[in-house]
Amino acid sequence: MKEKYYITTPIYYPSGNLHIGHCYCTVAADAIARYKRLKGYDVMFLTGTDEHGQKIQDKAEAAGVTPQKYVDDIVVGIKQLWKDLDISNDDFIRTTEERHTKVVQKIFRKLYEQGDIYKGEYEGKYCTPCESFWTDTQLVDGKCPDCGREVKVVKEESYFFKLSKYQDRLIKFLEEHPDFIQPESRKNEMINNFIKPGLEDLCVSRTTFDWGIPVDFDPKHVVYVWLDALTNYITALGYLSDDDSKYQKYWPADLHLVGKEIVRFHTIIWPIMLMALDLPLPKQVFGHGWLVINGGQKIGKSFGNYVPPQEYIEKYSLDAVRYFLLREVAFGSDGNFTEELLVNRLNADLANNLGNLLSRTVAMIEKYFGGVVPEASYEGEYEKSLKETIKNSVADVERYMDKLEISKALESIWNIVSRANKYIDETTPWILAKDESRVEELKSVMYYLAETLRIVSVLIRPFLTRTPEKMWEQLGIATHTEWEDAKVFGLLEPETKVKKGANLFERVEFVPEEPKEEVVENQKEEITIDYLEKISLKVAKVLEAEKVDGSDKLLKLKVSLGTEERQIVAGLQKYYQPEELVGKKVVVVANLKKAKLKGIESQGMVLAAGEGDVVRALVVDDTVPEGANVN
RNA sequence: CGCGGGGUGGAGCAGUUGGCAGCUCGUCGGGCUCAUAACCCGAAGGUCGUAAGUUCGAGUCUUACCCCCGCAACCA
Repeated sequence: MKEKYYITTPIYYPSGNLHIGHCYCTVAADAIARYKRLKGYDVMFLTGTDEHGQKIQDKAEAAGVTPQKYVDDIVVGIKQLWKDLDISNDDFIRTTEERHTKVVQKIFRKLYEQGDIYKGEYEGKYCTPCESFWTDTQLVDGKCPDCGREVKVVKEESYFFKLSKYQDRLIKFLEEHPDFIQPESRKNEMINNFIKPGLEDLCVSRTTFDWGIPVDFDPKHVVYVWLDALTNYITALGYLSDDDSKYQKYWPADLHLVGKEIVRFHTIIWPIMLMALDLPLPKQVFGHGWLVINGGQKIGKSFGNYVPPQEYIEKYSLDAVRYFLLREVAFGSDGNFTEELLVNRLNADLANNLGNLLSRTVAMIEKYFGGVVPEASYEGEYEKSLKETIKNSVADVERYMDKLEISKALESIWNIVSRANKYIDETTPWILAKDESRVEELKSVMYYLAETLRIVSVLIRPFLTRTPEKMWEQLGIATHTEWEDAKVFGLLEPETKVKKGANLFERVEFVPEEPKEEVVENQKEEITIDYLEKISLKVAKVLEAEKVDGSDKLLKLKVSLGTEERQIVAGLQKYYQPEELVGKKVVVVANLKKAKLKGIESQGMVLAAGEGDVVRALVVDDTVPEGANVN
């Protein structure tokens, strides 16, 4: 009987298209699920969408469609995205499906009947025109953050869930299960920040909008978020349905993979709900970090940096994208996502190391042995060392995967790849090939390389979905390989016929996108005064000016800021004769990072205004002293 | 004093119980020619945010301070 493994992603909110950050989470879950399957587990991998709520209702209204139609369309896109990413989920739960809504109603009623849900009053700041509740911290100057109008204190009849009743049990559970919240740093945060100060009862129904699951015994209420969303993990298994065999088999979940911002709900509200229902609790909740841009900027449409994930796949291939997401960032902490980093990974790890290793190996076997993998009878120190590396690295991969350190698992696999590349240099097959008496050594080298590649092709299966088959094709491996095959050296049959094929990964040149000036001009984001104050603008007197050799645009200027002199290279040659500028007082950016233009250091930037052929430097009155600040 | 995360060679990051400061990329020099301008070897480059303390010894422990980022009932 196979051991079961139940893993989930969050159910995503389909108020818009998903971005690369969502892919990150789902690809990670997919890699873990694939790994467990290869290890022989009976895996249940669930993802889905959380489709109710005010925001969806608003968006649908704005689009002039029903909320159901609105989410239906987005969900089509999400499912396609998972397909494009080779996500191997076993089920996809939508909270608008009957199998979910019916059970949520049952659960709500059950909790109500047993007294864990009670009717009370929700008090909040309400903006009537916007039909929205706001918390005190969301208010701007005490007014509605959306429209700026006054808000009223409004009382709304609501149902509440008695979180407080289970507080002590929850603390006890967390203490007895130190591995429940991962990474561990989040555990203290939850306990100190949210549980210890006392849990407030949770508002679990709303009457201000109706896009939700109606409370069946009080239909003017709809079930509010978390009670609806979190239960997906059991409704998808058929809990309280006619057929709960999957529930019986897979629950409790082995791993809920979630973003760090919703760890709270999964480690406080969800366990308490399960306690109230008298159900077993999941074994682990792992809160992963976020992908950010340029050291902290979040990804999303509202941040103006949205790129449809498919664009990356089309541009760089699916396996490159999957590899990057899984390799670049330590799972659990935030990490940078930029195309440049992706290209670096693709070129260095995939093309240069792995792709090229296969390419040179197959080429040599073809050249020296007519494409037939020879038998290995010779084993010297390099062969022993290579085998040793493989053995240790495979053990590392398993160790890291068990700790969900996916990035390190991949690093360990590439450790083998690097070792094999080095092995070629150590054994210098091209020299062996010239010496008839060393043919046995050459045979072994070829076999060891091919066999190493076979093992690597197995190890990468959870992470890269397309590459293993491509490798097998070139290595002449027809049989399906399982995880355990990676642990045995020597499974590759001699006499196997290799065949050189297309490069596994093509190197790509990274071309930084040149922002189109006009577009940027008109769409610059709003900045605050603090940001503006970071820019030091000063008046500078031009002392000298000359053309830069080999450039038809640049002028080299020497300017005085009163207390110091600077050399600035400015792109003004087309618009000024050098002598025209001398003596003028211009405005410069004084704290701009130094740059080299045509090999000449530029310690600032001269401000100029213009359009088309007319460009003039910003010049101030002679009465303003050199070095004066421009505000 | 709301809570949390972080500040380590040019960039991005590791640094477990305090014991010679590492990895990847980039740069420079060399090697090799089987291979995808690839691969292999070597070098340069860090007073580990600042200040004080504990210690034979601190990136690691303590305290204070500075700076960046995130969260604060629905953005993975």
